[in-house]
Amino acid sequence: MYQPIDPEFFRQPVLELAPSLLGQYIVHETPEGLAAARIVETEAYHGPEDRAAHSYNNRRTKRTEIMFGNPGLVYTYQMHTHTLMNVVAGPEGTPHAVLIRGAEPVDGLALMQQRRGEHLRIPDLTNGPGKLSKALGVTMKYYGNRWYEEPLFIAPGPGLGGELMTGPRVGIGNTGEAVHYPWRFYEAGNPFVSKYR
DNA sequence: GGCAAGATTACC
DNA sequence: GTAATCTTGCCT
Repeated sequence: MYQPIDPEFFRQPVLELAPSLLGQYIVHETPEGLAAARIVETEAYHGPEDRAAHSYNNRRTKRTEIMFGNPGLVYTYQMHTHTLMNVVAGPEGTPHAVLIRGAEPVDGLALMQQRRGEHLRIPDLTNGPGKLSKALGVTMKYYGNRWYEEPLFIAPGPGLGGELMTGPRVGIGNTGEAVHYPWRFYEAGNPFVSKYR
């Protein structure tokens, strides 16, 4: 049904990988069933030179360690009570990553509703990074996994359904110059794109 | 709009 | 020890 994408896909600069991920599927297979969504919003984090990145100035900790590894690795981390998903970009050894912020459900909608809450409006199931992780059933146990291997993987999708938009990233208000970098990528007009607060 | 939840990490 | 963070949901 869904096939993991070629590992070579991830071997590209983070500012190219971030928009390339738009329109691809993110798929999670569990005993409860399969959930899949088409990615409509991402953000690039440019490791060493990006004050908003966890890996700014090559900061290497137990948490950021994974970003120094191969492109295509799964970088998950906890933000307060939520799990956020990142894709490690190339080249190997540079701590660059793409945050997946929003996606449109295409399979397993009932399962996502079960995980998120039955009476939410549909866009609220997955229009934010923490919401998306919960809807797909992604937890910290996937830290260090590969985005091109089951049961959690990226699959080739139909591409963008609207105009590609760029803009400043969300939630990084205190990072000086980096605040203005237009490294957020999303599909114009899509209701599954997250909102500023 | 305010604020708490509560993992990880930096800095005092 | 204290504060900040790539967020969300509930309260007023």
